[in-house]
Amino acid sequence: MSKFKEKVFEIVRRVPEGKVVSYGQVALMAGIPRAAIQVGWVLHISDESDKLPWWRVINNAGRISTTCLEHTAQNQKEKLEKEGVKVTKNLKIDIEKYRFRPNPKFLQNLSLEDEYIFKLMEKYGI
DNA sequence: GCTATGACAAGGA
DNA sequence: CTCCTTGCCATAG
Repeated sequence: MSKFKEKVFEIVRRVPEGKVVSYGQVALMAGIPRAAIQVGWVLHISDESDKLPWWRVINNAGRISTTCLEHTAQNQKEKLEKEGVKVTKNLKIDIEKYRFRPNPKFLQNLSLEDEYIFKLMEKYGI
């Protein structure tokens, strides 16, 4: 398994209940700032959907964007609402309200370079 | 190593 | 706000 996948798993696995992250945010925390679409790919091919809270990952526009037949958008909506995250009928979410902002220690465990930590602070106010 | 493929992002219309 | 286009980059073939 590639480093990239491992990082994505590590990060998504630690997103707490009732919180969400964007694909781009996960990509940045994985050390590859513009690989947001690959994050979606990792979640898509993952067969560990029971261990991985994939439904807490949405796009930066605050929208559910899965097209996966086994993990539908409606399915994701239900899981999120069960955790207290409000999702409109148009599958939109107030992402800034629920966004997961990891503490410095979390980022240290990922051995993330300062450059990326700075970008996270700049973009998401971590 | 090259091309096609996306559960994306950002900016323009 | 909603589409559309362009840029991105890890994988699959």
